[in-house]
Amino acid sequence: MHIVRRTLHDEVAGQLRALIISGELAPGEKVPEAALAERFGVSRTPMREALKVLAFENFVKLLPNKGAIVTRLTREEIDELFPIMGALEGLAGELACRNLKLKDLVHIKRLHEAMIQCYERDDWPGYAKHNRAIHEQIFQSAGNASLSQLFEQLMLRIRSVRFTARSSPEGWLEAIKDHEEMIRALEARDGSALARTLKQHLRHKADVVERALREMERGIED
Amino acid sequence: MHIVRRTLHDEVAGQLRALIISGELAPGEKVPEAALAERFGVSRTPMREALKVLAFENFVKLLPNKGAIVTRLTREEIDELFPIMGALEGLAGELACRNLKLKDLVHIKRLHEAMIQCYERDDWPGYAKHNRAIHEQIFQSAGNASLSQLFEQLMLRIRSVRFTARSSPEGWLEAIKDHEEMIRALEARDGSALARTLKQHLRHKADVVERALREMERGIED
DNA sequence: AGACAGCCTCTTCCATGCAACGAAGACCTT
DNA sequence: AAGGTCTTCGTTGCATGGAAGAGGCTGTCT
Repeated sequence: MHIVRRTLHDEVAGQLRALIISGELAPGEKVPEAALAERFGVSRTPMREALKVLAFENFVKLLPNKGAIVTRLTREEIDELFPIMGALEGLAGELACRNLKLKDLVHIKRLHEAMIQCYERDDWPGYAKHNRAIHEQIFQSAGNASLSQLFEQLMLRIRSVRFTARSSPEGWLEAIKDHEEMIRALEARDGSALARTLKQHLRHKADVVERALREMERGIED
Repeated sequence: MHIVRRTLHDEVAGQLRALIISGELAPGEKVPEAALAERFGVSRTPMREALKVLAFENFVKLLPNKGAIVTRLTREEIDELFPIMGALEGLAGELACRNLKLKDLVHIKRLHEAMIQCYERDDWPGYAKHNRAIHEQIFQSAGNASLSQLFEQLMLRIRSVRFTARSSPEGWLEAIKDHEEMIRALEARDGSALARTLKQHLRHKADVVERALREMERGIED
């Protein structure tokens, strides 16, 4: 992204998204356009345009004549989204196996090893970073830009809950095992095995998130 | 959808989408906001808001300070989209196999038979209608609203080319065979077989579309 | 006291106005 | 005559104003 954003609504959309993802704007909360416009130092027009976009991205819900509220992610929706992401990442895996360059494989293996080291050092942020890098590389190697974009879009939708969900120790170990299976499948260029593993990996992640969510719900209980 | 749309921008967005899908606004063409706003009898504001949404839906591209142009679907993009839709419909098939009610299976089989009859009568519109209904029913039975919505969204993006692409006789026959395999897999509740068949079906469709597109390009050649 | 109606205020929604960026044409220069 | 530059027009982008809907408040009636 070496192109600076010059349109205000686009910029505002990005800021708003960040606000929502960070949780500063809580789910269910109203999004007053005037107040936020003033906060960003822009008029209400680009703000409204940004809201339309965020509505399509499912970050906010637009109630006609009643303004926008931050969408509250239900457990049902999460349960729906994870299989979708599993299918998409599975596809990415299959494609990646077909196109994978040796260079990329080496790169992934290096990332994997770095990630393992983070795991052993109990360095969660580092782990998460490398984890993310590996998955990104798989999509990269898949060579399907639309697929990457779509996945990214869905990722954003659940990012808020993903942040809150820290793996349990067992869950973490499970994730590591998944990753080792992935590496094996990649080396063997076994697309369907990789797809299977990735789907399973996503299912595990879904379990983690769901458990975290359940606890949150128990805590808040609205 | 028994809720009438009351917001102008939403209405305008729908109209614009229709205009683009129908081809009245040709790919690559500029979308003058003032002229279209006048045509719809609204001011430029809701028009602009609609354009932002359509931009996110990939119907138009927004060039800052230069307005919007209708996105031209490249062959590369189509080649990217079909595998994605294949993966999603495959997932739908797997889920549907798990949840399928007998009633729904009967319904699908009835649709299938009606479709076959249309085929034998060489009734393409009828065939297409029933075809669509079957696929919709599969998504319905999958019971994953987000999945249906996402698929629908992608479907819209390629609808323009799908309209233009009429199957060749062989392609049509191939599609029929795919459908019969689908029915068998559904009856056997064999999720992975159904998924495989659906993916294959999508690949076949992709071939048809690609061939049509190739011919179009040869014809126009810009 | 509770409930309904009417009013008032706040917010959203759409229209219009003004500034700025882009593109095309005319003019000047070489 | 050709190329470049300046100007001008058209369009986009953002701000603001006016109208209408929504929710709350108060006052009155039952």
